[in-house]
Amino acid sequence: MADVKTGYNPLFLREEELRQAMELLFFAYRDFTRVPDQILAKHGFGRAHHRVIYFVGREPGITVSELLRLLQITKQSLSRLLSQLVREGFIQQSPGAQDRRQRRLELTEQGRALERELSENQRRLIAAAYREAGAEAVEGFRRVMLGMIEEGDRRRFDRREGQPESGAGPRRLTR
Amino acid sequence: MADVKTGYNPLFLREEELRQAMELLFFAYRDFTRVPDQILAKHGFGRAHHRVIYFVGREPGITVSELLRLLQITKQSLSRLLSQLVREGFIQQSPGAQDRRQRRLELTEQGRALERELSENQRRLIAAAYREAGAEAVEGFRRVMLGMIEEGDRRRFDRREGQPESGAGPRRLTR
DNA sequence: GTTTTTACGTCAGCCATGTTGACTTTTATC
DNA sequence: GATAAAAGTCAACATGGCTGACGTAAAAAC
Repeated sequence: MADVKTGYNPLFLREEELRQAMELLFFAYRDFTRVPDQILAKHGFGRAHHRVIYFVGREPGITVSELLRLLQITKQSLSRLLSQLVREGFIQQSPGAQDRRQRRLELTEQGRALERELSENQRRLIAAAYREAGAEAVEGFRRVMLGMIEEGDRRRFDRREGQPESGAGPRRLTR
Repeated sequence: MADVKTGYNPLFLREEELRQAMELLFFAYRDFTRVPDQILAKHGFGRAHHRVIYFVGREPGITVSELLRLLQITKQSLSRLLSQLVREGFIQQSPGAQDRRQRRLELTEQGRALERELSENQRRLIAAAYREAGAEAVEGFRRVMLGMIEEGDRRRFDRREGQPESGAGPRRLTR
């Protein structure tokens, strides 16, 4: 175990180490979302809109139920977000080719512009952290983070070049 | 850069790598907070109460303004959380010894019990991820996460045994 | 071809948690 | 004694979760 400075009381270190991890998550997430939240506020949107914009940008043609599975919120909540984003011209819908019940979602040009603006900042933050920490640390970061993520969503992170396939079946549609 | 499988298009990999990091954060945070959120709901509390309980448990005797700096919310928001937690017997206040304007906060026995219940789950999740990933990966995880955290809060994570000293001065009290 | 299931939507209302702005009380400090 | 700081309070508002109930259209099953 990474042999830390003095003392070496493994029990204490373990407890302390785990607490530090909890705090790392809290602080990193807090700081990771700060700037995007400010940008979103100018449009009258919130963090939830960002998540929708992000995943629709990431997987153009994604369906509502796939989005629901990723976000793990209720369809009523998602519906509110989506209808705002459609109404204001950031997302457009079109019926699925095989299954015409589906609404396939994609960003409009305006939506792509906002997406870029939002993620630019986050990419910069991460790129800086990656650069500082070095390639080996990045690999470790990936491994630890993956271990905390629910099984069904891990496949997104297989080293690959194509688009993600959004995992297994649905899991809590309306509850 | 950790030499990934095929292709090796560094530009694509970079973009893809950064997007993956964003998603790792999103999914890990989502799954990290799921169980505690359920426990809190049984008490009529939310995630914000958890953060207060956590930091008060972590730094007994912490003052309101120190908490405000950590959480970066307004004192009105914090005040609502605190008064609920005090009213329901999870936190108790006592005036500061030197400065009697301060309310020094600490968990009651009931508060400590809830804190343990909440963090037990998160510790288990992290411990499992740490174990799977290995000591070296853990070190990398720390380094990357630290790089994303605002300067003033990094000192909390210096390798040490004592209690954290809650960083620099205040930063947005009521705005 | 009728029935059932699925994908999606909608209305109404509740709660938690963030916000702003204005004002008060208590205590330290200059 | 005046000023500043730590904390609290009241009021009002927005976002984004939630539940429950109901509706519609298309696909799938019988």
